Amino acid sequence: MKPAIQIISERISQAIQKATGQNVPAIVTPATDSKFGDYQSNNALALAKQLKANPRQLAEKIIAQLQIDDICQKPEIAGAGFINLRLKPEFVAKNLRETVSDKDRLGIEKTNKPETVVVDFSGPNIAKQMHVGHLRSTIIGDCICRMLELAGHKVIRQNHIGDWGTQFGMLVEFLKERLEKLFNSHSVEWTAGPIEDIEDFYRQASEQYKNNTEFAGKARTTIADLHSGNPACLELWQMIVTETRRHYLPLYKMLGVNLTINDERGESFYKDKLADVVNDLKKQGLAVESEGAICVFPEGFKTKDDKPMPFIIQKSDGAFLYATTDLAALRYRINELKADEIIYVTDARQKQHFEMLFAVAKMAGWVKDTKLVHITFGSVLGEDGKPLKTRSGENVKLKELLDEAVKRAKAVVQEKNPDLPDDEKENIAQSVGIGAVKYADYSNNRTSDYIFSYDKMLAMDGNTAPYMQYVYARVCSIFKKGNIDIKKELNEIKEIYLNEPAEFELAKQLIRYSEAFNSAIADFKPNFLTAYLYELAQKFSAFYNACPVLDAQEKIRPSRLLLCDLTAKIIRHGLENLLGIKTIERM
RNA sequence: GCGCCCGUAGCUCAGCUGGAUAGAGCAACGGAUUUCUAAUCCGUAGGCCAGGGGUUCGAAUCCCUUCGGGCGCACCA
Repeated sequence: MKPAIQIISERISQAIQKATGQNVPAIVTPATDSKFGDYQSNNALALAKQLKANPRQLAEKIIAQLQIDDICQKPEIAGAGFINLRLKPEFVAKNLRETVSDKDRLGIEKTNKPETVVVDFSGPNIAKQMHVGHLRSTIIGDCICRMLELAGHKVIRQNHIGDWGTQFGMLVEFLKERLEKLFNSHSVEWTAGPIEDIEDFYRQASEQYKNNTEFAGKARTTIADLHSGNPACLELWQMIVTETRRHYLPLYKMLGVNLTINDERGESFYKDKLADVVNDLKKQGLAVESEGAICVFPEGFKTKDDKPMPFIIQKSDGAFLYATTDLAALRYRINELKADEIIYVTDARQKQHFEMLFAVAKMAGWVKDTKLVHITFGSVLGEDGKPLKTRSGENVKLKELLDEAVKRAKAVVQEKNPDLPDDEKENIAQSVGIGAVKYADYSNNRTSDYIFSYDKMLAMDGNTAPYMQYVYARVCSIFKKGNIDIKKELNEIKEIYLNEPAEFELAKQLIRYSEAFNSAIADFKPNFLTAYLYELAQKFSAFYNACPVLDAQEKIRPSRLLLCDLTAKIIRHGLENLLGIKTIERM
């Protein structure tokens, strides 16, 4: 189903073509003020300049050619030459029917050009807990994948976990010493303790590495052993990976993020491809030695000393770096995964790294037609406006942050609705708490930093998850209370009545879901989705207050039930399918 | 020093491919409740869109500049 704005745009374009012979894209936007109608075209103003014509007269000419009476009332010219358009109730009613019968997509169209899109996001580090710094990549990446899939693209999720690096030399060495006996037996059955143990090992190992030269030497040998595939070392390494995975996979589940073990393609996956990357670049004459390191110098990048900036792919000690891994991964995604587009979801601070990565890959001729996109986001700040940290200055653990949100949500449920059964209260607290954290993140502009505040995100009013979930619960409550068989009701519906202003406003918002989706996916901006859903929730609440549903006249009751049903469907679809936030039927 | 991002109501933020009188929410103030969950709704007030210059019919939006803040800039990721 085409969004109304798109149909209108096409009609405007045709009218301009007929009126002026110009072939230009339509400039159609939602009206800036509801008193101007629903949509407006600003083409006459733009064209008038170009054609040196009077904008109002040009608008008249366009309107004379405009065939739109199946959608809108008579167009009006206002101001300097705006063309204002008002949707006809019959058109809205017709769209409403189509949207409600489009059960899975609710009017959202599939792309006519499906592509294979690789999305690289989340990327937790092995041997460490996920912290607040992983939140945005994980949930924004997830939302991007969900949008792309709904649009009909083939999405390949890639969780580029940090499972291979010099730190594993000291960590394995540390474990080796600690578990000497088991290690020597080569039949290790020790399962590592919880993630906190491993983090503790990590701390101790780093300490020793710094202060104990003997240990540091051994660690270097161990990293070489690990890299050369020593089975015992690999076994210990694998244990660390497995244990860390036992930590983050449940977190993804808790967050409602679609990432599984099958989506993992960590740094270690590329370990055998790194030398090849360097050799290829050397062969092409792109990689050269500089101060002992092997570097590529893409054009346009400078260091602080105004010298060309290197993209270092091999350190002077021979080791490879993340730049090397990223190049190998990029090549793999193009050649093996057949990506038409690769999307990297990381914070804005890595912008330059990705610019250089893309530049080098292009210089090497590896990219062909693949579109490379770096989707950035801002930082999560504390109430003091500085990056969110614990009082002792550490990164806030993601698990603790989510647990706290759930705990606070639980307290609210307890207070507002103490009579609910305990397990339901717990379920509500989970949905509301986690939903609040995610929704707060999504509703901020992706590219800006935002201040993390439990109080704000858990507020009952305003653009928050609890408010959205509450509105959903209220709709559900109508159906429950009225014992409504919605399928039967909708089947029997003959005519849709939208006479009350609140009904018409709600109906118009309902048929704009696909429009909101299109603008959200165009720039991967989840806040466009939350803004739409919030506006929908507000319009529903206004309708709810103004228009009784169950007690409505027999004639108009089915129409109102349809509005309720579609509101519930869209809120649920938006929250659950696109944002991965749970809805609850009562709270 | 160079580069990138940002500065919008008291607070938190939208809006930025240029369009009409700059929008929400919170907080403040005033109203609505024999309820379909008031965890709601309706209304009022609140602004030199950091400052200055330019482009033009029109600038929060584009360009230049100043000030203020954040981030990045050779072997960590």
